[in-house]
Amino acid sequence: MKSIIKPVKGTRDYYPEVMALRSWLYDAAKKVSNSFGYQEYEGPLIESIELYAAKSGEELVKEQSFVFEDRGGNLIALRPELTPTLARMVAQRQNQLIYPLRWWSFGPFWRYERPQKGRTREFFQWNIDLIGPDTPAADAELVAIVAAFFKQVGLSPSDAQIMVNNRQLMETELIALGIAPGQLKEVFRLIDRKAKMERSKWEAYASELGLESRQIDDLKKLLADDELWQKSRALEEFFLAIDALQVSEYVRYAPYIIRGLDYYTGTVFEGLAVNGGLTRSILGGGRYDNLLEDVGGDKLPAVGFAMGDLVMSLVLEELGLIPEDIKSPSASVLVTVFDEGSMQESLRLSDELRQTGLRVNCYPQADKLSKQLKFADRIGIKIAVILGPEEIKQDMVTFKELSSGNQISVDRALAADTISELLDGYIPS
RNA sequence: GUGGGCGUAGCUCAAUAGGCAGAGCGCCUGUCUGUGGAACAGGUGGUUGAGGGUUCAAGUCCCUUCGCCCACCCCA
Repeated sequence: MKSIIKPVKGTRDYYPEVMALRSWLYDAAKKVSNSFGYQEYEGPLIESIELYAAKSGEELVKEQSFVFEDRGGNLIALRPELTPTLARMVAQRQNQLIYPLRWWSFGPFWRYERPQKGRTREFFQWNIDLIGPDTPAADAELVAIVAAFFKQVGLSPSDAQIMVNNRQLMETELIALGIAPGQLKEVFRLIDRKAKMERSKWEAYASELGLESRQIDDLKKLLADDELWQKSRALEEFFLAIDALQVSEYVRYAPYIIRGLDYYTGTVFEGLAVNGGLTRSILGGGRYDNLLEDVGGDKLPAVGFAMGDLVMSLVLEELGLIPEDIKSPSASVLVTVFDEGSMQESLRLSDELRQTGLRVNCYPQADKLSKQLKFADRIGIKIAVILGPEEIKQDMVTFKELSSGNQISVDRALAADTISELLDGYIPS
């Protein structure tokens, strides 16, 4: 066996059929982003590690990011997420930008983790953020964008739901249970893990944090209270906005949604895909009003979310929602090369056909015609052009329609017009 | 970081109890000297991931190692 140098662990090779899927997701994200009037942007793929240390623990960044030292001894990270870059970019031009600022991006990220199903070390994410307003309507807009995306890719409300909560509401409620303000962060983490742990272990974890059994019972009741949102003015307004945006069927209140990230300050949400008994998290987002300050800017409210391409693709594939016809197109016309003497003539003709906007291949050598036609058939060429001694002598060209096998010969001067008509189906053979 | 599964032809896989490494698909050629798909015929295909051990004999058993997959952990 030949030993081919292996790809880097956790990367994917984007063969054309895989690339086509990624492009399709990109197109869907772009279409939805544009329809809400968001502008596309991009940041650098590498950042100084300090940018992330400002927000997440430095240890976390060092362990889960690809980090290297540049020649000046600075630690550089392959970006593990976009939000700090966004915060930096906005902070740099904070007084020049026009608010509300609506930006979106779709690009690669890296995390040094053990690859498994739905997770690689290199992946793509759609990020979209609304910066400036701190209103429930702004939160609702982002959630409506998620819903619009779900619709765009064919996910129905029974396939996917957006679960929403509000951290300020939860803080108020937790304090009412007698939990110390200094402990909120840990209890948020506890809530975040409830679904992932066995009940007994979770309860043990809770008492480790110092919660009394009465508090644990109260907390469980709280996390099961689907009407809790009515205690929050912000959530009430949020759901009115969701209603007006006509995406209610995709959106639900969920008291146990809290998100792992520390930087969320208000509304938080998570997109879940449901398929059979399996529930997968496909995106997450929320309000982060302090992040600009963290990177050295003035305080500026913001809300946004990120969606990874990998789990999204997985879900769409399982549900059979990926269209068959998304492969990137090959040429539609092949100009064959009859013999070495006619190569120039074939090249000239292929160039001429390209000038009309057609996707044209010219066979690169004078092979047997059967081989050239077989090639044309296999890569999905619609029309093969034959330019042999007979044609050249009479100043004609022959077109063969691969699907039917029919062929016609026309005057050389009419070649470009005829083939366009053939491809448009104007000349039924 | 922890646990489990799997590595045989380009691909999908087989190989009885340890006994000549195979099939299908693909690829190439021909039937077909200016015509693809179909059919038929022939051909190309391998250090069984790597290294070591046991044995008369190892794809098969044992040890080591590498790689991939799955789950846990983590999840910005």
